[in-house]
Amino acid sequence: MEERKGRESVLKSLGMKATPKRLAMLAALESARVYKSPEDVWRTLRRKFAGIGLPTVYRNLDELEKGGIISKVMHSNRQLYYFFCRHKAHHHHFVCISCRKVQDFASCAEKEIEKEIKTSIRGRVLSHILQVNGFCEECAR
Amino acid sequence: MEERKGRESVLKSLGMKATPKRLAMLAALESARVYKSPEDVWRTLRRKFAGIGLPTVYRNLDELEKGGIISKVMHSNRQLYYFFCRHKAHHHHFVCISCRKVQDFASCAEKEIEKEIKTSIRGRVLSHILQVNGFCEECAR
DNA sequence: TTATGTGCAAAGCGTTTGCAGCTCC
DNA sequence: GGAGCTGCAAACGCTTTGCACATAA
Repeated sequence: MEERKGRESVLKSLGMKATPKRLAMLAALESARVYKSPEDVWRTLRRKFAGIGLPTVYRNLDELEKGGIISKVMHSNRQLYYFFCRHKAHHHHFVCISCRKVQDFASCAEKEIEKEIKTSIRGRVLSHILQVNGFCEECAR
Repeated sequence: MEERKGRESVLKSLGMKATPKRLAMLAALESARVYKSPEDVWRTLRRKFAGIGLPTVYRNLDELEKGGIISKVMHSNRQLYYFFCRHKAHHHHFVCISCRKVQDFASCAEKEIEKEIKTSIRGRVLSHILQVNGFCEECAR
């Protein structure tokens, strides 16, 4: 299957062995349309791997995140949520505070921000984080 | 002292008693130019109130946040950080990754971002977080 | 006087770690 | 065969809660 091959090479490129659990984890994240907590992922995987442990899920999510395959956010309830990155290019997330669905958008006027930092603060910009929270189309009703 | 009166009325308006510890906490947050963790605040207050407990700091920060006097963010290290809301104008922080100094700046093109969210995602924006990281003028050398 | 605030100790609860046994390559 | 995974249980660390005593109003 094409997709499976792709996931295997993704894992290999990070120096991770392509175990069945990791492949299933990647598949679950790819098909998810919302941020998933480690426990969400664990419950999904348990349907296929009865004895899978939560620490394994945590460890693999962490490695995938460090490898740039998925991204994570820390919710204000102190829980982690992970999300599969579809875009390679620089982009940002619009997070629905009701259903937790995440949608990407590109522009954040980085040019202007960088110009202001350079002129008013005289600093050098290395990175920035932008997250917009609100209600998505469905939840806004 | 003018400022003290102001803080007292802020607390009263939230139905909170104006205890010395709370007044000192507000003063500490107002003068801070960086995000403060509960423990940061606790260490500051301990210089004046030797026996103050961490739970007291947590409780008061929480109430002030619920009252809209300060805001909080959850950092990816799973720690809370609070900062004083200068109600006047919306602004953002430029954080120097070397010396940790924080400087404010205003523009983040919120108008444009809101417009993009409205047209491409059809969502309603409630809040956003923008943090820019880099080197400040001195550390850039 | 009395509703509120505070300190202390203990509990909560996601998350992380140590380690023995198991698997992919 | 050997480096890397995984499950289990236990530890971690920030945060919250319960309760008796103290304090602002």
